[in-house]
Amino acid sequence: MEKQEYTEKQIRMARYAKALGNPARVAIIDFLAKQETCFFGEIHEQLPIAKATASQHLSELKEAGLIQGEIIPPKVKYCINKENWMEAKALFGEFFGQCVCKNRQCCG
Amino acid sequence: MEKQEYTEKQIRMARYAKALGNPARVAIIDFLAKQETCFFGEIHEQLPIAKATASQHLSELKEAGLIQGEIIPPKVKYCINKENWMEAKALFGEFFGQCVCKNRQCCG
DNA sequence: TGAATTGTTCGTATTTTTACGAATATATTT
DNA sequence: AAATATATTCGTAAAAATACGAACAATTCA
Repeated sequence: MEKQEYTEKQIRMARYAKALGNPARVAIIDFLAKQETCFFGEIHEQLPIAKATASQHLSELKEAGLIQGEIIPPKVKYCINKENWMEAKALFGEFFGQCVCKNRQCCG
Repeated sequence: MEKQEYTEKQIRMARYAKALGNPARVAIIDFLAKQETCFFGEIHEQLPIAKATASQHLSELKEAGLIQGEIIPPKVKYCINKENWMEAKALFGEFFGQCVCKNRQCCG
């Protein structure tokens, strides 16, 4: 029997989930989601990690599409990438909405 | 200035997110969430990976608390861990609900 | 008891992640 | 032009994740 490949949704879900799979990155998003200003320095101030590490986490969030950066010399302003954020929100919403546990004895 | 440690919520979010940060594990949950029966063999059948790897992914999901296993010799029956599933659902719901993008020009 | 079925664990190899300090790049200020 | 401020990139090291086949354990079937 041929094994199923993953669906595009599963791949995209996993990609977003992976990006959120570290407390520093969750903290970054928490911060960005709530603040008006979002320069690198302010973000870094919130985190118990080195500057270089913070920058690296920001890169990963950016690459995953959850945030975006704008250079305003000599600073960099970050914010949520609204479009992808909404996609992720929808994917996770659908994902967590699909469980049929309540109808099954195994999770009772 | 003292750096903030991560909150318990951020740590738990990251933990669940990390567990979902691989397409195989998303596929496993998709399958478990929708099926009545959930023996290892059936799960493995769905996945394009070796038996040992599937078992490994199941262990990670179990350790993260998202699923649970029951031994019914010689099979093992897996299912969603309802309690933690609901916690994760709530955490992600809150997480994705907090963005104030709509009020900000940077994400406009 | 011997063979078959079902999953896990072991051993291993490769890749990725995480983290830090040092060095660098860019623009502003003096 | 030199010094300052801001953030990224580089180099590196250590840990974790991913994947596989082989070996193993537990139970059932013949």
